[in-house]
Amino acid sequence: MSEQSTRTVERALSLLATVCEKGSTSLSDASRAVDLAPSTALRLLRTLEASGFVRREDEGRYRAGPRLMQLGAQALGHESLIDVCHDEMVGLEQATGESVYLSVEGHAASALYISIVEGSHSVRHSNWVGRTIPLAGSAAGLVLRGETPDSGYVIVERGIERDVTAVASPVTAAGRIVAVISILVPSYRMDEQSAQQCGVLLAAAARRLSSGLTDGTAL
Amino acid sequence: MSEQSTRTVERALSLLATVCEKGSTSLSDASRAVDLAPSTALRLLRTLEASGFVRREDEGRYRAGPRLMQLGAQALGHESLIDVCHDEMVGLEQATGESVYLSVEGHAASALYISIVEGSHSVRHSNWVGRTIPLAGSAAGLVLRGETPDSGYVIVERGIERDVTAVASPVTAAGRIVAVISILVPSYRMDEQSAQQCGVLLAAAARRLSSGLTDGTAL
DNA sequence: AATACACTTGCCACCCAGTGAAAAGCTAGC
DNA sequence: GCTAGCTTTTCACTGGGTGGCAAGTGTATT
Repeated sequence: MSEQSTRTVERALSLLATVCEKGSTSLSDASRAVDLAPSTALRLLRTLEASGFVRREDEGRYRAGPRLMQLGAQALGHESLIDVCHDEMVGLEQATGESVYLSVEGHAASALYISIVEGSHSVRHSNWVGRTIPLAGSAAGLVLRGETPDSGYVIVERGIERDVTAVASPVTAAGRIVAVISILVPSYRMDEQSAQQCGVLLAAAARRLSSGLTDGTAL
Repeated sequence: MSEQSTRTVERALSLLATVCEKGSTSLSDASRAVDLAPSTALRLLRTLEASGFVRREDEGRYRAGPRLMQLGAQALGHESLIDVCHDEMVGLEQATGESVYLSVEGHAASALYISIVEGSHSVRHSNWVGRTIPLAGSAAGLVLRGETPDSGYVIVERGIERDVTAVASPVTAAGRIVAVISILVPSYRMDEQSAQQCGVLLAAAARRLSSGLTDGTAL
């Protein structure tokens, strides 16, 4: 093996990922997506199925399985971050009416959205939970890289999406950045001044959360 | 192979599961838990780490990784059940003050809690999201097995936990049971009459959800 | 009906990838 | 310094994973 990593497991995990990302896949789709012989893909998918990581529907298509949901839910729950941050996020939503996200550093230079409090505007940014975005060019990415200015928040207009403005602040525990809270707003609704206001609110909420996490009050 | 299933992948998945379940594990703990040579466990965990399914902390301990959270969140989200059911669950919580759960059938004859709206009582049943319970002897289990009486709800006193009473109703889509909503209450607070009331409320909510899912309104 | 195409599945010989014992580092405690 | 326990590397062995092939099934096209 070239980089001391088990090929078989890598393949199985790739299959798991594609099945999840496509929502529902046939064997041949999956095998083509990861460039494997159908017979091999079948064997691996069966193994995943036997462990409950994927589930097979009546028509033979594969979907994400209950075991994956269980472990995912546990993992998200363990990061009790979601619970800890929930109230502050609700507060921000109420103050701004916009969608408030919580994200953490993901795999391979990405940010992963793990929680949302949806905004109350009818036109709003909705449901990116589970998605990843590149660190480069995103407000969350700047914050995760520790490039937050002294103001305590980052504003990015038209970063990942052309019509969205993002404001983000770091949540720290014992000095380390552990998460990002951010507000995503349709750009047309956001001018310089309201962005600053959002930033101030965000930074304040983030500071409260950070001190709670650092001294253990929140846990 | 005895049952046409790849041993290597099975082992890797077992490792992944134990890491998640223990929250944080050392290499030797994990290798002992799944009965593998440390060197083998190390290699597999590195593969999992390279794919982001586990993450290694500074001190060398393993935790659930971002990729797992991502896929888990996607899987849970795909089952947009959580979104669809959320409002009704909030309504039930407001009517009763108790914790309301949403669960689906899990792996190996179990029910998996995937969502909660926490009750407002200070003594309440809190946060079983991510846990599984056996179908046998639980209200959710009875419902998932299709053993709901004509009343439309099941009441189980002291099923899984000695001091908890559970009331559960089935959520169906196109005639098939796809989920269970349930209310879990500390038994001392629940008498026969209030349990019946809960049941009626639950059954009504479940019926509304089911019809919405069946005719596509909810999606 | 007959043909063609695509997908799923079982089979099995080949051989390389996965394995685990052993040994070497690495820390922490006595 | 010595011991105990954990992590990590190395390496020879071999059995588990692989994928080509063909049979079986399903669904468009002529």
